[in-house]
Amino acid sequence: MTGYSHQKRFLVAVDCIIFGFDGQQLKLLLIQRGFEPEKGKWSLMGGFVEKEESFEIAAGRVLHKLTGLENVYMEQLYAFSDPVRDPIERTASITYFALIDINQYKHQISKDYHAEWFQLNKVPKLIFDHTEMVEMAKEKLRYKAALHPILFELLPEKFTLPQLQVLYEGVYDATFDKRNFSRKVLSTGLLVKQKEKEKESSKRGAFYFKLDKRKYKTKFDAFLNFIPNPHKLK
Amino acid sequence: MTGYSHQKRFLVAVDCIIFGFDGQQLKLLLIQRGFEPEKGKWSLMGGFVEKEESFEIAAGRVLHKLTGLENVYMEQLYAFSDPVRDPIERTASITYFALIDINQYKHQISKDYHAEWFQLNKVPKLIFDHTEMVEMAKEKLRYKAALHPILFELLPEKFTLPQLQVLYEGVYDATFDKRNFSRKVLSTGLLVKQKEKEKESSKRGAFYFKLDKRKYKTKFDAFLNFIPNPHKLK
DNA sequence: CCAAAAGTGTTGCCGTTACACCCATGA
DNA sequence: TCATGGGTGTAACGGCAACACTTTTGG
Repeated sequence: MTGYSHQKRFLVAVDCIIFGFDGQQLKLLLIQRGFEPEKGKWSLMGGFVEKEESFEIAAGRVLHKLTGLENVYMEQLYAFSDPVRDPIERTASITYFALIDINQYKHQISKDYHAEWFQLNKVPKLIFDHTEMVEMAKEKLRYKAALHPILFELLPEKFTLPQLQVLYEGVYDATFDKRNFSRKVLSTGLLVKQKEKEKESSKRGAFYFKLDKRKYKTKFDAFLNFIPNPHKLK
Repeated sequence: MTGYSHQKRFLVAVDCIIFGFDGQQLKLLLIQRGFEPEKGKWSLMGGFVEKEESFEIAAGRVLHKLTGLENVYMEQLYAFSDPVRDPIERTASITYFALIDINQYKHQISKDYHAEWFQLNKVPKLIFDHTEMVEMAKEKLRYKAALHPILFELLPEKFTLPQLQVLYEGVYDATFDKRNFSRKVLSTGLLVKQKEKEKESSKRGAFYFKLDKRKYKTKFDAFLNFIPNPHKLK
């Protein structure tokens, strides 16, 4: 016996919801689909799962193909399985969301896919159920970032407190008091102050911080509490 | 064109991690697998996804077949995809965890599958990667129940505060102060005190409570905070 | 010297914890 | 009447939110 003979077999794809932060705004990387159906329409980057590949490996491969990056934070989001979500042939899609530092991203590679970064509130119409996937990913990002320090995955190695605050404010579409914010993040003990300052965005300059990688790993599951208060939402 | 011609197609199964509460303990429902390979070994209840079925529908069907229940709380857990997780043929497994009131469960149906309830700390060796699935489900249950009132899905319509406390203590393997516990749950406004008492388990009797279903739906995403303090862990 | 952003402390409030006694009842 | 489990109040503490002024420096 070489298989479970009478069962139906399916196509399985992975799709990546790729978030990036450019120092100002949280963005989403989309491509223009290169084959039919829906050729030329905006779409998440995806690909079929190959024969000897786990979904995780497939998602990493797809992400690498578009961005040139490896060792990126990725997390399985959800398995989408509506039998008619792809009109050509039934295809399940296992989605992954990825967080990348936009500055490390290689722009030239993505030209092949006609890729572009979009502001989160300016995402165009997407093919199939990709809009739903993006919405779910945004929600999960907010949920998870309220409890775990994952947003650091979006930042370069050195970053300033004002940059970090802009990022959190972007994710939650809220504004925070900078005194309370800095006290809260510093109280986690995850940040190490550097001697240099970032002098681009202000005259006085803001001190750089680095993540304490050892503590980051051990405290990743320690619950934080970055959920904005309802009355502070913009 | 009737498909994406050169891509590999896979078998896809769903497996259900079924939690139940009997008033005393949180338990897991397992079956003795009825076909090769690993026939007769302990396993999660599962089944192949059929041609026109979404994963959600398939998981519901599988759960119904074993328990006779419908409208059960179910949630997608994770897609497991190691290419060699099933030795006979590559099969991905989309897992769902379910929470049921053990008293509503129809014992006679499950006899066909040689099903049995196991205490969480006495789960036998399981086939394939099912042990890993169970571990992930336990962790997710703890995580989610710390933030959302999902544990009510394990209780009958009417329940007492002592019963509820036993449930939370079982899930977190911790003990709570009953005064603080009752204040906390009542402060959510989700519970409605009944006039009748439950008189089986004590002489004095304990008042029944019901869920306020309207508030349950609207406040489901309001974060609670049932995470036990580290120093209270047994 | 002035505009623009960085940086820093204190106070009040509220939610959480710790803790102990009385109540109702069946046997 | 006594043993068993149910039910309740208060005080201390700690964490969080609100809030405003000083510092630095490039132009």
